[in-house]
Amino acid sequence: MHKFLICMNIQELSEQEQIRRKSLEDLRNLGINPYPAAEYKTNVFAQDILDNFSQEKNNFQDVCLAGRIMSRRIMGNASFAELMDSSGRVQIYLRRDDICPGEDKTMYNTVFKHLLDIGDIIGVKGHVFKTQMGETTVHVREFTILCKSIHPLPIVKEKDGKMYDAVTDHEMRYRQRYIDLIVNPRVRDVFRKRTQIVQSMRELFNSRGYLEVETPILQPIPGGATARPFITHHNTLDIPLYLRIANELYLKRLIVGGYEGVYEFSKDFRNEGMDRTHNPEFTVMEIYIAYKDYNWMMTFTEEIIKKAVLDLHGKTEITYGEKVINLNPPYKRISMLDSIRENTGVDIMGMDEAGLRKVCERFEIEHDPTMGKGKLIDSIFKEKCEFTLVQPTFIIDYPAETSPLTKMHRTKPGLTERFELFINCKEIANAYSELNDPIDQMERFQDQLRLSEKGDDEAMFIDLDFVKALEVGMPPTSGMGMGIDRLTMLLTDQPSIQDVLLFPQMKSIIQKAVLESQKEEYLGLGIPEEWIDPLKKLGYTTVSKLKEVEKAGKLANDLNGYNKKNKLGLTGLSPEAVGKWLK
RNA sequence: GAUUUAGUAGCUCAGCUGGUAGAGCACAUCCCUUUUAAGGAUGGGGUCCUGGGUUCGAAUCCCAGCUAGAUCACCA
Repeated sequence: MHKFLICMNIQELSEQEQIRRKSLEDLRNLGINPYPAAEYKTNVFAQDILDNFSQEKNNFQDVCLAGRIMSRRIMGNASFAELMDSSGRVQIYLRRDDICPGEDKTMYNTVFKHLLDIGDIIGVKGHVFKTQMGETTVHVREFTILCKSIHPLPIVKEKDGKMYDAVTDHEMRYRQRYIDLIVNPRVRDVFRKRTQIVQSMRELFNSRGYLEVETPILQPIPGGATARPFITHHNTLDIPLYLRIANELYLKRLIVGGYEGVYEFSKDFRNEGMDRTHNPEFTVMEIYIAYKDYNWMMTFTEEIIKKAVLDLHGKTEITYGEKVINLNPPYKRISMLDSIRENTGVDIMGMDEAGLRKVCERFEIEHDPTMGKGKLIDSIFKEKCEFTLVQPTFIIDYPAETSPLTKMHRTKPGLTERFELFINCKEIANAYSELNDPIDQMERFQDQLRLSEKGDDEAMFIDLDFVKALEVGMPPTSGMGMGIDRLTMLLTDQPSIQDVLLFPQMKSIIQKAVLESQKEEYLGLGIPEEWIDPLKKLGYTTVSKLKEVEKAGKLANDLNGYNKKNKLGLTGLSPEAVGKWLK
């Protein structure tokens, strides 16, 4: 464990932070613990009050709730504030003489009005009423400080759905997600929906009797996909291990083992570029079901998506940005070659590598000599077809070269029984009739090896134990993987994968350790104690840096300037006096 | 990795044809007994991202770096 020494010089805190720390002290001096230990029993949530309070019923007359103060409007002897809990915000109303029925008005005049701030967490007891303006409000008779916040929050105000001063800075939103979640309620909602999506899928799978499993994240061979992995090292075994790029080969081993349906929500890791749709760690749902083929899986995929969107929105039509997308099945099914023909007018059926290169040249699609047939076709498809696939579409029957784990097509030579589901021009799911012929599988792995020798650095690793599992015998199986992050983006209308990951990967900010000389070293040079801090502030954090100073006059000038600017009230320094320090 | 835009108060941003740092909200003090992005008065608060350069003088111009966003490349 590294140990960081953090010097919290009170002068480095902003004025607002200093004031809050002072309030903390004042609370303690009044005998109030700003961080109490005891359980605080609430009996209601804010949203519940807003939804269900009625003046006729006169309900909610003895409520207790807890939350964060999000705004305050303090008047003379009465105040309004907004309290936010996990469900939402409700207005609270405090009157001095309710809070303080006796002579001592400290709890209202001092504690509430002066020592509490926006961001503090309090619990309140009281009854619900409607103000003259018609807003449902909790009339507080007693409040308890549950947590003092000493870091000022951004103030976001809202009227008629319009946000004022909303926190939009991505860096703050992602690095300090806790602040984002506090001040942007819609962000909290996105992550609730993400969990609902996962829950919806899990319910469907469990109702079919499929088994949720966990497979290794640390793998000796990063198989099941083609991507550059993260590598790590196990000390005791003294072997390299990889963070999984996929879990496919493990789930298929479980089908060999006798389960008929297995699935996993799997965090996978790929050591590649980052952009709006890629994060180094991401979540994929993979499911494998015995005795099914990819046709069955297409229908099942439609069912999964339809259930998720209905559970989330209650309808199948969604909007993503400007686009309206209807997720009601059945989805269009078209073979990859037909899709290319529709969009280019060229039939590449049976075309050899040289012919495909000519097609690429004709449409000015980038290609290079390391690319085989499969990759060339893939490039043409990406360039000419993908952008047309806004409404959900199954692209089926992929070339064998880029599908080394897929069963050959039952009737179309050179192609495999594979589909990808595209929605909003993005790949959402990928599925096969799984290759279960061990001899064929071994040959496909060896083809991959040849591709990697040809210079394709994305070719697959060979997993011999997986081949052995196929030798034992895997029933005909269909498997499907679905990108949970991208599906969530789609169903919550978010533009970036970072907006559906609570803690997206960010470049860490390296804080340089600043070497500082001890106070005694400065004193030893004849420097008065009161000038040490200003010197450090001006960058002379070590006495050796002082030795490099050439002009004593300039340093004296800088110090006097600092003194004046910060109103330290120190007696000015002469260049001669400073010159003596430097000798 | 390439191109490009941005980084100024706690937050949102203005200032950028170089000449002493600004606004709104927030904060502090005061007035106000049901207010609504409350109002009024006064006040405090800044390493203008970092480091160089040009200049009498740089938030502003130039170069480099850091961080972030966008586009592209990479990533089936």
